[in-house]
Amino acid sequence: MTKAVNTRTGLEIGAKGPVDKALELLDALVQPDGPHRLADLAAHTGLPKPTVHRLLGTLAANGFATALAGGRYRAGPRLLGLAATALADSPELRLARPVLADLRLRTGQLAHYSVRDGDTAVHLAQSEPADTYRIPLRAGGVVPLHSSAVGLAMLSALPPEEVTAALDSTPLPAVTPHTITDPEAVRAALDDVRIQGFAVDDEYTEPDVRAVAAPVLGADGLPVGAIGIIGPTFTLDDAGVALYGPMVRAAAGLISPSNGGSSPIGLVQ
Amino acid sequence: MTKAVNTRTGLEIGAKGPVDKALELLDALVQPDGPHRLADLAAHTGLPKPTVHRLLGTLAANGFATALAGGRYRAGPRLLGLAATALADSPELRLARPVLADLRLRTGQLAHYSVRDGDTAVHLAQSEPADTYRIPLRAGGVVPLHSSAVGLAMLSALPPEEVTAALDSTPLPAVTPHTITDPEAVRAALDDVRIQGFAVDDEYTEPDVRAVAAPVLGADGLPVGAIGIIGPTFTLDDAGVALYGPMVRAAAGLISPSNGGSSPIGLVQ
DNA sequence: CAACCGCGTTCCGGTGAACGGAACGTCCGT
DNA sequence: ACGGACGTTCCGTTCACCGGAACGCGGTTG
Repeated sequence: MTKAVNTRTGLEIGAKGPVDKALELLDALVQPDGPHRLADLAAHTGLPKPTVHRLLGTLAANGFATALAGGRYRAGPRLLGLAATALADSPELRLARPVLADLRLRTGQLAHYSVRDGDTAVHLAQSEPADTYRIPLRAGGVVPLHSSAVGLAMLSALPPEEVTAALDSTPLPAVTPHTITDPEAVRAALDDVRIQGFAVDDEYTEPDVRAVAAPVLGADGLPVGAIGIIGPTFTLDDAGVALYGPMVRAAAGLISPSNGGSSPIGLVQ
Repeated sequence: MTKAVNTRTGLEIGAKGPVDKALELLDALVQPDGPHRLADLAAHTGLPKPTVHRLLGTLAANGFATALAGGRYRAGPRLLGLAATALADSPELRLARPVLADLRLRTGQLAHYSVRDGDTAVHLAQSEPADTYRIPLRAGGVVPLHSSAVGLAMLSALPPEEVTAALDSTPLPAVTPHTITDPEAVRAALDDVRIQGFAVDDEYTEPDVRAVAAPVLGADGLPVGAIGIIGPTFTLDDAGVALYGPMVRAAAGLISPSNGGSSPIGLVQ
């Protein structure tokens, strides 16, 4: 049933070379739900079983995968180390973390930072309030650009042709009854975002959950990501949105002119 | 001058297939010091320039690398998302984080968790005290097994043949004047570790810095990682080691019987 | 101003490694 | 005892990786 399609990203076909397949497999390896079995990985990536087996051998030889007893596989130590390095050294993330903590304290909401990956937004970091009213936000998780506050925030700072590409590629699936699915309605919403400086997700993604986000801009004026807050509608009501919106916008501004050429900040060693 | 050798892990030659090269390149991509230039990546991985160029194209097509203006490259959004997922969903890390925070509070020292990657230890997570007396510990960083507390802790729980393999593969480089370089001396130290239940790094890695660590054991009794604390000698003196050692050992015990087959804990969704 | 150097990039024909259908051994559940 | 699902091995085909050589460009030097 499954074709040569990435179940998570939904990319049509693309992958041809061995490297593409290996990357696809890496992606499948780190997905939630513990150690994976070879058959699951094969189904998830759409690759033939022997191919997956051979690739896992290569990954394991390099420490990117670990074979457990009983034919289970999990992410290897070198992959975890690489992951830790990537997240620790990313310049924006380094700047974003304290800002996220501050934003969380000032709003009492879950604050998070996301970047764009094609026509989806990927959550990279978050700062959760202690009394967390179970907001589902998984690190590494993805949401469509058109149905999330961070997505709309990034779209609002993208040139029109990129917006068109993002809105016309996917059929704008409706995640909840509130999700905007009409491209024109999205474009209208983007105008509001540009005027106010922040985007609002009013139960587009999850019932009874609202979000507010603002774009983080690079030196070239293009969005590199977005910072936002997420909370239940009874906490993040209209007054809350009006109050916290500017705070989110200001937080995004704090990390914005930060990625241009090289990082001027002295490294810790 | 650089041969086909990974500068970071020092693996002799290994890499042959395209997948191996791509993984090597991924590793180089996430190394510190901001966006990398093609020539640097080529020198770092020992791969020919055109090969690096082509591989970067493949990585970029999959969102694992991003090409910046001026021929610079950095880790792509999908790689960062993958990294966030891997670290968030790792069962041991999920267990380790609260334990690290508790250990830091009770000892006042930098607490960290590391896993073994061949004959090195990789730092994955840490919890820093507020008044951090600049301890250099980079997430994703690696240290030799024989000259670190976490390394000795893991070695102490490994079967003899694995210890032999680890100690005889590298020439046991001396990082500081205090580093133990004699394999027999290491083995003797391991006996102490097994008796006490924790390992001590007395300026083996860094002058004026001590560390204490204990192995985290899997269901099969083999070490999956180690938990430890690091601090300056004037804080982590002999009394400190005697006092905190058992705490570290207890902390390691808290996460130990946790990885066997499947994770019995219900996932958050 | 010209010569030079280092860089990123493109080209292209040989070749070796990836490929995956088919088949096998094993371990379950029935 | 049987059936099914899974991990694993085999092997001949083929295709995409490979990388030396060459190019265009920008910066620097003499």
